This record gives sequence, structure tokens and C-alpha cells, in this order.
Amino acid sequence: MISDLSPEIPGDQQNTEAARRGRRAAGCDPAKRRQILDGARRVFIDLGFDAASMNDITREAGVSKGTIYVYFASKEELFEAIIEEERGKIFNNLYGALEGGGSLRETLIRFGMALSLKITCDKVIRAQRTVIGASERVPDLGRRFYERGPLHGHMLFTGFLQSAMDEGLLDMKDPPLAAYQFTDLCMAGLFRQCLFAYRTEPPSDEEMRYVVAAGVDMFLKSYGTVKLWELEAREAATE
Amino acid sequence: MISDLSPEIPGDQQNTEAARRGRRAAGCDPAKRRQILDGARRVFIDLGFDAASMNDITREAGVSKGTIYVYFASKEELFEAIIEEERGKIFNNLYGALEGGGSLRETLIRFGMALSLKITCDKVIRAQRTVIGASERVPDLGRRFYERGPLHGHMLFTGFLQSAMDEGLLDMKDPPLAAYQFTDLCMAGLFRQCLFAYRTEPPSDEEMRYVVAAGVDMFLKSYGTVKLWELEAREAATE
Amino acid sequence: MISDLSPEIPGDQQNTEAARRGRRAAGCDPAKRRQILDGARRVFIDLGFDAASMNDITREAGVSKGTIYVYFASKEELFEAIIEEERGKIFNNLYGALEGGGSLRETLIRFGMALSLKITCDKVIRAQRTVIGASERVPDLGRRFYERGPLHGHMLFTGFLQSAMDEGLLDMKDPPLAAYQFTDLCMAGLFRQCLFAYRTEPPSDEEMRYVVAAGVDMFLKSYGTVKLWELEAREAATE
Amino acid sequence: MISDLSPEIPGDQQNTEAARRGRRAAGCDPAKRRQILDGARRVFIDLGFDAASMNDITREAGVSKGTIYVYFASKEELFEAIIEEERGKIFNNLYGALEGGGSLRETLIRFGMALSLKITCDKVIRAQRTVIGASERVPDLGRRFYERGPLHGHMLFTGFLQSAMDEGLLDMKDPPLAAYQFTDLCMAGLFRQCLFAYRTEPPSDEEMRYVVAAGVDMFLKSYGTVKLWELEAREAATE
DNA sequence: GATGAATGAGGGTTCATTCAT
DNA sequence: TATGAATGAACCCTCATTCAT
Repeated sequence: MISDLSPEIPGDQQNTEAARRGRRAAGCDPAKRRQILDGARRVFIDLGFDAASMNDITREAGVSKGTIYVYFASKEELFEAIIEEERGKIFNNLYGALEGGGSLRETLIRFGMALSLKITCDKVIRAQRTVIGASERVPDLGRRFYERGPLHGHMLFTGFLQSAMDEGLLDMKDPPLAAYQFTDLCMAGLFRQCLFAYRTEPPSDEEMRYVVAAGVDMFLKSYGTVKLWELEAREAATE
Repeated sequence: MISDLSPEIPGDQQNTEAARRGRRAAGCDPAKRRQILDGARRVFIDLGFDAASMNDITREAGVSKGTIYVYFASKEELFEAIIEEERGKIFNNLYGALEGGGSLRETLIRFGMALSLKITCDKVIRAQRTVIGASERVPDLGRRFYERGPLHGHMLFTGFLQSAMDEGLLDMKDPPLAAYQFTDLCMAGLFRQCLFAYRTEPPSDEEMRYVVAAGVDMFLKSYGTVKLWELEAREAATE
Repeated sequence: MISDLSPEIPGDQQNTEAARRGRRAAGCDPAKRRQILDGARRVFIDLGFDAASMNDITREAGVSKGTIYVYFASKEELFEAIIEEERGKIFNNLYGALEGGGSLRETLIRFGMALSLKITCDKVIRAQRTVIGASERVPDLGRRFYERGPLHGHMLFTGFLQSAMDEGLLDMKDPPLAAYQFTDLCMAGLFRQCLFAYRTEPPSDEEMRYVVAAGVDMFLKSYGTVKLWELEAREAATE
Repeated sequence: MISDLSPEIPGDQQNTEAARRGRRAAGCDPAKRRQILDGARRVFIDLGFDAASMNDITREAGVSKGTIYVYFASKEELFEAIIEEERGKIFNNLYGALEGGGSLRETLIRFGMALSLKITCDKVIRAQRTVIGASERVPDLGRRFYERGPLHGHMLFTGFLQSAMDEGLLDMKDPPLAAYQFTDLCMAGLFRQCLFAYRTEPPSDEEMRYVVAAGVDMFLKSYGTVKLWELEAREAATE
């Protein structure tokens, strides 16, 4: 099994005594925590860390300021919780696309599509903007996001390429670099266009398929083996 | 001569009457404007928009607060002027690398190096973070930055590829897409690593040369013509 | 028997019906009251009124916030109850020193020592600071503290001096003033030094004995009768 | 010349350039500084450090919150400035009473009166309460107040006693202790009564004269020499 | 009766903007 | 015209008090 990043979501509430009496321990009501996170996410993603005020969050989440501070020690901690969550939502289940079976080309296209569509969709672009904007002042935040998100994914995908090499389908000197090349080819031009708000709409499925297919072509033309061509030729013949 | 993006710098000084009296109209002394922009740039790039205070800028620029507000209506407007300028500094002269002569491979490597080193150097990454962070709230800012910077460069490079096609050295169906592919291959993995502060140091020349060479290889393997191979073979022989 | 100030501790529990059901009326369980007072005292004395938070008290006392508000209407009322109690602890048993027997000089020294050591010990100084600091805003608090503490003691000591006059050992026109003089001589300089935190350590027994002895000397030189001198001379001879 | 403590009042305003143009440097307008200090003093003295809010001070001083922070870095710093000033106002010129001439007894009474009336007057008691209340949490504040105020005065007075010893008018083993004794005798009972708000009115001149006279009597009876008695007898005869 | 999670006014402090000089 | 002292709204955070459980 290749995929799925991090579980997180703190187990919370052990609240022994309080729970018996139907009352939750302070800072341990998951519904309230959710409410705060949801409100805060909207505000942080929309406004960025600095421009977001705790009053905005208070209003958006529908809880009082004091309550937020029961669940999160500071604005910064709340923000980091949001980012962690977003990262999880973005990258979990993303690498399942590598496992579905089918030919190498099919798998690469399936994976490239999933990855690129995810990374460039509106919500995710906004989250990334927020993290990148905050990375100037809180570099750790960005670093952690990258390590647990893109970097982890990169390692999984590098492993996938290695397997394909073991099967004799690919031949490359530097699989990690190849993995980066593949990823970036799949979003050729699109990532920056989205990030800088040049595009107001995320790429369509169709457009994405065109770019990904071109990227896979290029990738396989570079790293595919004779064995791969024979396999593909045989398949094409049977269709 | 292929390159160089936009000069702008608002026409400034109409100062009719004031000038006659040996005095400039309010907000029209270009030296003062320069002084403000230089001070503000340092502060904005170092601290980001929100963390930068007008007092910081005042101190760094050596002009009074009131004066800044004569030249720029608000902190935000000043910020946008800085970004415009930064964009100019980043992308101007960048595309000169396409003109220096030499073989196609040499030119592509020279250009890929220039571009990637520029885009991932510390100052530029910080500027981009700042723009990206602000793009959520001021999408126009990011859009303008992208259009006049990366997009314009993309068009110049697409033109270059077209020329190479005309010379019979390259063969591609979609030169604009190819241009994006090339650009992103040259920074494979690195751009995001820098943006998210996973890397605290920009890539070294050496590392960059390795990545760019791999990117050019892949690019030419995909799009190079027989004529290109012959040319390269002949050159290799004469060395 | 001369001494011991005030018993207080409000009569509490009338708890008619509740008591019958084996349950106390709200705010009437003396053990709980004790628990709250003990916790609150530690917090108030350590931190002062303003810096002490009800959460601190809650934690220290081991009772819930709501419960505290059942026993005390407000933070301020709780504070006043603490002060009352502290006063009792400081001044009760203090005047027993006047009764132990021995010569007049011995008794005065014993009493002077007890009084001065008590008034200048760390805990008591802190309590007094707290009361004095609050006296600006709640003058009644200070007044009550003074009346039931120092003033009451002053009256007891004045009575003692009167007895000594009756025995012909002392001769003074204004015993109440003399009582004040004695008290202040016994702490000459020390009280203010402690109050203003010029001293971080309370005076040692040794130092205090030196000051008290000097004070008693001065006092008796002023107010002692011929009869006293004869008595002391005789005693000195028999030793 | 015996007396006068500390000059303080920062020299302020050198404001070179600004002054030329009739504008003061930030935080250097003495009138504004005065206004802030006056407003803050009223609030701090009335409410104590903790209970005083910067909003109260803003209102009382009639300046905006931002302005206060130009002149004083924090609430605490403002408070300390107030206390320093109060100390100066209390103790400056107090020890001039030791110089006026006249017999030793007259001088002691004059000094004792000046000191006691000052220390027990309403304004000064309130200031002392504030300092004492704050001493719990900021011991340095109280210590500094004591050292530069009462302690400095104590040293001056000890010097005076020394001179009287040199003249053969007094005889004492421990002049510093004697100085404390004198000081405390002059306020016998009164200091604590005022501090704890048992007295709502400061002692009258008449009452103070009675207490001081009694204190001086006692003091001289203890420490006066035969020479002093002869001198006083001669003076009494000539009257 | 006891609990402690929730409230929201108010704490000290900062800072973009204005305007008298 | 250029200045920078003054403003006051808004910042993040705390905490006395309440009330549903």
C-alpha cells in the first residue's frame, strides 16, 4: 500500500469525570473545535494570517473570543492547526492514484491528473497562498507544510518510479529528480498562473488532461525503455 | 534584440507653475520618489506587507510620513508600486540570455540557468511570496505581476522556440506549452521548495546546472529534430 | 486574661430544610468555605488583589468557580474575608506576651520582640501591603483592619501600661501616646524598610533584639520611676 | 548645605532641527509630558497601579493613547516616572528644616514637624499606599523609592545628629538607630493610622506638635548631655 | 448544590493616517 | 512643501462572572 499521508486530528476528549456528567472538559468538545476551525479557516484563507483578526474569526465561527482561546493558545497556534488540517485534506488520498492498476502510461496520467487538479483547485491554491505568505515570517510553517505534504508525496512517487525501473519499464539515473520533473511537467505553467491569480478559474479537466498527456509523453520519451515500447505496441495492437 | 520588459515609471511631473518658481509640484520630485521606493522596498521585502509599518519605511527611506503620503495615497498603493518595480528588476534583462549565440543546447542551458537562478534567489523568492500572499486580497496585484513578468517572458521564449522551429532544429505541436514545460523543467522541484521555505538557501550554481542540463536533455529528446542531432554530432566531432 | 482578638467566622448555616435532607443550604458548608479561604489566601497574599485571578484561586482551592460565587458574592468580598482572617491570625495571641510574668523590663522586651517580629515577618508584611494598597479604593477595608488589629492591640497595651503605673513602676502623662511610642520604638526604621521592600529579608532575631532593647531603654529612661530603678538595682545585685 | 534630594526631571528637548522650525521632537514636549504625568498621577494615586487603566489615564490627561506611548514606553515606565516625581516632591526641601538655626530642641521640633506633617498629609499617604501596593509585584520600585527618599533623608539626619554629638550636645552609641528612633517617635502611631485609612483626615498641626514635642522630650532625655541641660537652663533663665 | 465552559467587555499596545506647524 | 506629533480604531489576549448541565 503506497499512499495516504498523516492521520492527525487529535484524539481529544478523554474527559473522564466531566464526560460522565455529560459535560466536556475545557477545550475538548470536538464539535466546538470544528466550529472554530471552520470559521477560522474561512477567515485565514480569505485574508491571510496577518489581515485576519481574531474578531473576524469570532464572528465567522460564531463563538466568543474567550472560547477560541480555550481551544487554541494563540492566533498563531490556531493558524497552524488550520494549515495542518488543510495539508491533510489536500494530500491524503492523493497517492492512491498510483495503485489502481493499468498500464504505466495510464497510471501516470491518472496520477498526474489527480495531483494537478488538486494542487490547482481554488481552495487549495488559496491555502497555499496563505502558507506561502506566512512563510516569510514563520518559515517553519512553510517548511512543515512542504515536508509533510509535497515532499512526502514526492518520496512516494519516487518509490513508484523505482518499482517501474525494477520492472524494466523505465530507465533513469536520478529517480528523485525525475519525480520532480514529472510533477512539474504535469502542471506546466499552470501552478504559477493560479498562484499569482492570473487565472481566476482553475484549469478545466480537459485542459488538464491535455497538459498532463503532453507531460507524460515527454517523460516516457525520456525515460521509457524498449520493453515499455514493446508493451505499449502490443497493447495498441490488441485494442 | 529580443527582450526587456516595460520601463514604466509614471510620467510624473507636470508641475507647471510650481516648477517655474523652482519648486516641484507636490509628489513630483523623482529623486524623492526614488528615495521612498528604495526604503520601502527593503522594508516590504524583508517583512512582508502586513508586518511592515509605515514608521519602518519612514526610517529606512529617510523621509517623513507626510511626504510618503504625498507621493503615495496609501500603504497599499506604495506597496503596489514596489511590486511593479521589483517585477521590472527581476524580468528585465533576463531574456537577453536567449540572444548570446552558440548552439541551441548552449543557449537553452544559458537561458535556463539565468531564469532559474533569478527566480529562486532569496530576494526574488521573498518578493514572490509577498505578491502571492497579497494575491488573495488584491488579485489584480498578482495578475499584473504575472502578466508583465512571467507571462511576458513566456511569450518571448515562445518566440525563441518558434525561431528554432523555423530553423528546423525543433519540432513541436504546441510551442507555448513547450515553453512552459521547459521553464518548469529548469526549476524542477526547486521553485516550490524555495517558496515554502523548505530550502533556506537558494540552489547553488552547481545544483542548478545539474537540474537545468537534465531539463534541457529531456526537452531536446522530445522536441529536437534529426537536423539538431546531426548538428550536435558534427560539433562534438570538431571539438 | 488580657489578650486575643475577635473570634468572627460568621454564624453560617441556618440551613433549615436542606439540612434535614442531609444537604447544606447553598454557601453554608463550613469545610468548603475553609477550603476556599485557604486557597484564596495563598493566591491573594502572593499576588495581591489585582494580579490574583479567580482561576488561580479555583485551582489553588480545588473548588469550582461557581461554588466560590455561592460562598462569596464577588472577588472583592472574598478578598475582604481573607483580610479579616489574616488580621485575626496576626494579632490573636500576640498580646499573651504581656502576661508571662518577670520584671517590667523583661516583659516589655518579650512583648516588643513578639510584636515586631510578627509585624515585620514576610507573610505579614505582604498582607499589610495588600491591605494598604487596597485602602485607597476600599478605605473601609483598611480601617477595619486597623481597628480590629493594631488599634485593639494598642488598647490592650495601654491597659498594661496603666497597670504598671498603678504599681508605681511607670509615670507618664499620656499612656496611649506612650503606648504608640513604645510600639514604634520597637520597630524603629524597620517597618518602613520592610513595607517598601528595601529589605528583602525580615529582620533577624538578633537584630530585632538589639533594636527592641534600645527602645525599651529609651522608654524606661523616660517613663520609669525611682521605684523601678530600685527594683532593677536590687535584681541586678541578687544575680 | 545639608538638604535637597535629587534633581530629576529629564533635561529633555535638545530637539535641534525640529525646534528651529517651532516643532518639538517626539516625546520631548515638556508641556505634554507634564500633562500626561499630571493626569496619570491622579489616576495612579487614586486607583493604584493595577486598577488604573491606560484609558483612564488617557481621559484624565486629555491626550490620546498613542501619545502617551510616545512619551513613555509602557504603563509601568509611566508609573515609575510618576513615583520618582512624587518622591522628589515629598523629600526635596524637607531637610532644610535642619539648618534654620536655633537651639537643638527647637531644631529637632522644627524638623520633626516638617517631616511628620509631610509624611502623613493626604497626598503623600496616597502616594505611599500606591508604592507599597506595587511593591509586592515590583519590589525594585519600592526599594528605589525608599532608598532615594526615606533612606537618603535618614542619612542626612544621622549626619545632623553626629554634628550635635561633635558639639557635645548629644551622646549616643548608635546614631543611625537614634535617627530612626527619632523619626518614628515623631509620628508615633500616626503613620500606620494614616496608611490604613483609620484616619480619614491627616493629623492637625496642633496634634502633631503635641506628638513631636513628646518625642523630642523622650529623645533628649535619652541622648542629651549635661552640657545640653546647662544650655537649656541658661536659655530658659534669659527668657 | 456543584460544576466549569462560555461570554464579551476591557486590558495594554500598535500603527495607518492626518494636519498644524 | 515637508514634517512628524497626535490621533484613535483596531490589534491580540485575559478574566470576572454567569448559567446550562
